[in-house]
Amino acid sequence: MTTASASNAAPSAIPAVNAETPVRVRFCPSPTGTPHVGLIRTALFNWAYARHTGGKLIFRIEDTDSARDSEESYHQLLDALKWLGINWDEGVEVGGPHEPYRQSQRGDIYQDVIAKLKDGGHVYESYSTPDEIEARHKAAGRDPKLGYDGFDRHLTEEQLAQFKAEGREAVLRLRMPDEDLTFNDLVRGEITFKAGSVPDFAVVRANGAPLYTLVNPVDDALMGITHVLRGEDLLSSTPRQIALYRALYAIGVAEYMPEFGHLPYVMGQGNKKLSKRDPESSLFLHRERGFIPEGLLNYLSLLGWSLSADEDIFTVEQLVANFDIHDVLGNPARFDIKKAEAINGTHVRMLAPEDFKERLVPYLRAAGFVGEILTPRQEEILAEAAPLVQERITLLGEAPEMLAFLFKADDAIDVADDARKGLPANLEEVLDAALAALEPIDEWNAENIQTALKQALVEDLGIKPRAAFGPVRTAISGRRISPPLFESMVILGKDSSLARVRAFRG
RNA sequence: GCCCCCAUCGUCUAGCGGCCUAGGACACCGCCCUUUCACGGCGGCGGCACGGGUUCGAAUCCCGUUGGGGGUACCA
Repeated sequence: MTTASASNAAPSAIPAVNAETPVRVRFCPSPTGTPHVGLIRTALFNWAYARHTGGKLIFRIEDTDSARDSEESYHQLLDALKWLGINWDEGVEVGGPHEPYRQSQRGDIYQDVIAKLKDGGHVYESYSTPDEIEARHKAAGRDPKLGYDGFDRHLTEEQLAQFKAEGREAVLRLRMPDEDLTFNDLVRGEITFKAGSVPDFAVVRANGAPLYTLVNPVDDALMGITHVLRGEDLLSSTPRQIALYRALYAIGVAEYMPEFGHLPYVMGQGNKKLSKRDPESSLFLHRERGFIPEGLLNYLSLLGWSLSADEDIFTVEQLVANFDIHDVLGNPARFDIKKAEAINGTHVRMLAPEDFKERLVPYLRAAGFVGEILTPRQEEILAEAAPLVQERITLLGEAPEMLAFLFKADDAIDVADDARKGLPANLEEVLDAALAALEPIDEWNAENIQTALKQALVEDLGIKPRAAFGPVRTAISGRRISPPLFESMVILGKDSSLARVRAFRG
């Protein structure tokens, strides 16, 4: 256990977060591109942990790379979190005691920290170019890919003066301690990086602009973050942040060392991390297809975490009540769209009918079946038809195609090829019999329609139910498959239903 | 090259030394229900990567091998 104690040696002693420290977690994306599911899973776990522990979630924007960052992306981030119901306690939009929450607006703060770091001797000017570093490695018979070699650590005044005279500009590097660096990862347990395996790294560009390697820990320290829960891709940068944290503590910027927890990757097809180019990674694409927040959140939670041995379906409330970062698994999880859809379907069915109906509207609107405001008749159709589709769709986006025939005019029903193909030879006979059976019905309800059609087609004509109702379904909906036929005819009403059958009869 | 992470059905996982003849979910395949499609119900297929230890006993602990992933930037 000498390594563990070494990391807590006196010169670098920094208080640790303990069980009594109020939880403060953060979500700090860079606004580049459109939100992807891996990013959202990270936000979700941070949020769930904050809510579970009664702590706070800080939402900070890491826009230090002006070349890649965009305002559009920033707004998409806000849109995404709002849609999913992931709210935050401090940060952009809502403010808080550590404003501003966009790093692009915190330049002065960083310059102040950089000055202190310099004064304390924690960082030093480094003039070596990548080529020079590589050349030195080669000359010494070392692997040229070893990374920075610490050459500028102990430059003399003369050397410094000469570099400056040559007009060279220096980056600032942090002095890494020459010892093993150990931390207890919340999801993976104890992790040790061997002394000497992490080179002194750049924290400030030659032009004076701070790098992510500096501003991320600085803001975490300033904002009092207690638990850094982030993607596995940042695992190997943790020793650098621990070293920086110690320096920040020494200069009075950090109060304590946070705990770290590295969430497993969300994988795509094959063994690749789900990339932004992957359509499956796009949160908004899933929204357009008709995922509901409840379903997507449930599925995303399952990537590295589970509620119990035999329950895959749960609510956000259950997630919050039970989520603990310590229960998260370390192994990468593959994003399985089929399972995501199945879980979404279950949540769709769990929706209150009224709620479900309302959620359908934007999708019907996008398909052009209804306008900005629904007509009374459209409201009526929707109210009666919604329960018919709630049991049969997994994505809300499937509803428009399924309900299309209800919103169309009687003479605007197009007949799909596969529906036409399945029609029997005695089509006219069947339709005539159907019409004759339907016309006398006084009370136009599903039971009466069924009784009449069954008698006329199944009993009298001797056609199998399966074949008997097909022609009528096609006449009514133009489709081979549709919501339940008799209920659909009730929604359309007698006049409309008969008109469609007559029109199809020709 | 060096450093670090990961390893249970095709996929997500339960399992934290004996309750395991390894449980659930999705997918897949049957059957039932049924006016189509779904939903629902029932059943089936299918896994502890490999090799050494430790132990009376290992999917569970240790070591190694193999495989996969990430890092090694004046990106984040």
